[in-house]
Amino acid sequence: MRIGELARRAGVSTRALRYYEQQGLIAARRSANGYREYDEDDLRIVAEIRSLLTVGFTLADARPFVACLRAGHATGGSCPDSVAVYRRKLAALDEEIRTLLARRAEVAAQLSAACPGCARKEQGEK
Amino acid sequence: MRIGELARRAGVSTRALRYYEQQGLIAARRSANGYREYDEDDLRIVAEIRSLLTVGFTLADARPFVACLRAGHATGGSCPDSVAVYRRKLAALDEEIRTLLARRAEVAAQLSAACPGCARKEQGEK
DNA sequence: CTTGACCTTGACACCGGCGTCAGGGTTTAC
DNA sequence: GTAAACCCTGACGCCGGTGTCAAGGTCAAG
Repeated sequence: MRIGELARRAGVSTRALRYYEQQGLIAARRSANGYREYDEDDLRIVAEIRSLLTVGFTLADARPFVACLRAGHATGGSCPDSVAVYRRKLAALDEEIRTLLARRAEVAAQLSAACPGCARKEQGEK
Repeated sequence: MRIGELARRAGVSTRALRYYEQQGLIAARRSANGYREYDEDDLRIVAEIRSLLTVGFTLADARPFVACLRAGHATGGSCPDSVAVYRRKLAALDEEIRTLLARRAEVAAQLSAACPGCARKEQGEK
């Protein structure tokens, strides 16, 4: 299939696909007229990339997952390098969450300090 | 005082101060030679800006706080507009925290799905 | 033959808060 | 008089993942 079809099926823009290629994540064959030609494996790779991006991974993070798929594994996450990325990402997420919780507390404190009584109604969340 | 001294006392770069001015947050008088001239009020404003930035506010967010200080209030947060920003920021933080928690769960799930048993050792945090 | 839907590469724009360099002028100290 | 330490404006770079426009080539239907 060509880039437009892959884009539609994967739910991404053609621009994104060309960018992934530029970043070395997907490699398209070229037909005689220079058009990119993709197969089902490429679709799977793109799907993997998208699912990683949506949970906060970068394209660099996605590399080992793509390599893992290319190596024939059923899922991109079942290789040591991918697992390492998972772990690092979990740690980064935990750190980020801690930071945000601290900030939230700080902001709430500043609010109640600057405007005592303004902080009513601040129970329902968390 | 001139920009270098203000920068040192406030713990920011001169570049940052010029940027704040460009964004309309601080307004320096100019001495005969064109140098920026600041006073203690400016120092307080910059301190306010820094404390807001470090808890995740943007410069745009900081505007009402600066206006509040300029209006003579003791703290930048004790004006209605500032309180509104506080509230919006709290809501945004809560939303962001929810998103990150969901992502963390998602990543943990993908990890244990891709590599059953790899997710041991995942108890100590949170 | 033309229209239109597809494809190509290349490159600028965006967001935020600066860092950093270029290419100057001013003031103070020795 | 000259070095050093200030100050000025203007402008590009960064980061990540695209959106979007420019200026083309290709191919099938009518």
